[in-house]
Amino acid sequence: MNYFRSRIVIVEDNDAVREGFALIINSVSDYYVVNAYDNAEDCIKNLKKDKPEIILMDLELPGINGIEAIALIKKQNPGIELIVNTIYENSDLVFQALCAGASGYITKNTSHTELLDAIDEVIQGGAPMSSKIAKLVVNSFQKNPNSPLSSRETEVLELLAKGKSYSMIAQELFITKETAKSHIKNIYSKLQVNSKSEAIAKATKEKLI
Amino acid sequence: MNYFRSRIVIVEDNDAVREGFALIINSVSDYYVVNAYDNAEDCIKNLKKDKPEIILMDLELPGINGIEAIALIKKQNPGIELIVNTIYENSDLVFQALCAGASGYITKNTSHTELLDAIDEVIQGGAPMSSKIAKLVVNSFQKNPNSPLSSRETEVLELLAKGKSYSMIAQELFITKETAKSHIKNIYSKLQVNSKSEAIAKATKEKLI
DNA sequence: AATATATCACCCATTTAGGGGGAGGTTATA
DNA sequence: TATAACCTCCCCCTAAATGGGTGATATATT
Repeated sequence: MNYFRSRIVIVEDNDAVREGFALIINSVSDYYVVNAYDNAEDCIKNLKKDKPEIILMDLELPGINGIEAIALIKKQNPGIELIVNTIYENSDLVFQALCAGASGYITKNTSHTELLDAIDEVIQGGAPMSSKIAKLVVNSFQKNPNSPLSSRETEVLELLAKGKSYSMIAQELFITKETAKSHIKNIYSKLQVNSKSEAIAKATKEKLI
Repeated sequence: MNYFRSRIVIVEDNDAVREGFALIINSVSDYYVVNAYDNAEDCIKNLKKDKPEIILMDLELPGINGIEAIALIKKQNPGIELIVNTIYENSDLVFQALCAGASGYITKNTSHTELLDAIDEVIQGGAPMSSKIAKLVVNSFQKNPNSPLSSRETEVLELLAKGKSYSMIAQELFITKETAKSHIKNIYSKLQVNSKSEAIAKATKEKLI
């Protein structure tokens, strides 16, 4: 056994898929499958024994789901890199997985080569993603072009979100506190909220700022 | 001229690099370089004439910089896809570029093949990124594991960030308003802030929530 | 010329949040 | 067994934010 071969664990409930992955991965000399599970609980139980560097994780699983599993594994063992492999391209799932600690997210239509490339990329400190996933992720940085707020209101809201008070905003924008207040009232009315933090929460969620 | 070949514009101040890119891109029949500029102003001036589908954009430029140029171009012409090509792997620049509207971010050590792959990926609706950039982006979703806040405090702060008032937080956590207040006071002291929105701003910035 | 929108400004009243302090109980850990 | 976090609750007081109005000015747009 070669100590430098990366240890990989597979979690995937479909037997055929799981065995297929194992075959593909074991066909390459750089890494090998130490164990393959059909549920996350068993994987977590055996982490200390398996000592994987990388886990290839499905999301739709019997018992605890992949997202929770990722969070648990990352908490207990931050060094392990997790690559999500699933059929879902739903944006919420993607962000949940990444927030939970996944290092990569590939969808199941990827070829054998792409699967192996993803593993290589993770080993080299990268974050492999399928094309559509990468686009979702990148889009999440971009503002909503259909903001109901005027540019001045957006400006005020951005300062609010930075933690500034009414008077600080007034100072920075060279207006009176009452004017700032007036803008904020209009913002509240447009966003249908009635407090600073609600406004910030809604604006952040809808990417108005 | 083939109407189905994608129109590409290059903005790159280094003459050799710019001409090199043009040669590489023109060597492929799927797309061609309609124009190549050594500054962003000229590119913007000629957008209507050039009608590019894709712009390959450097960030360090004479005159207006690449980030501003991306924002301007995207505002005037949201359909254009911008790929950043730069030597900088600085995380602030990456996020600024993506927020401004870049669809991809590749660094200058990429091979000719990778450059062409990036263009293909953008045409197919993807978001090409160099390995290190993708990692930066993915990491930006993950929480700071060294939070100074207790789990209860984090819970309270998350509710604050959702726009809840003291009394709503108290209700949701089955504690009194005074207890919620007490937690919030501790949060403020730990984060060295003194208002809700400052706390949210700081916590968001440092990924405590 | 009329309408709408954004921007700016002020008043009053009430509610909420913030700063100061104290205090009892649990839990973990040294 | 200290002792240090953490979680819970309470008091008082001040400052800040919010909600309800009103109204002027400028700038597009129709």
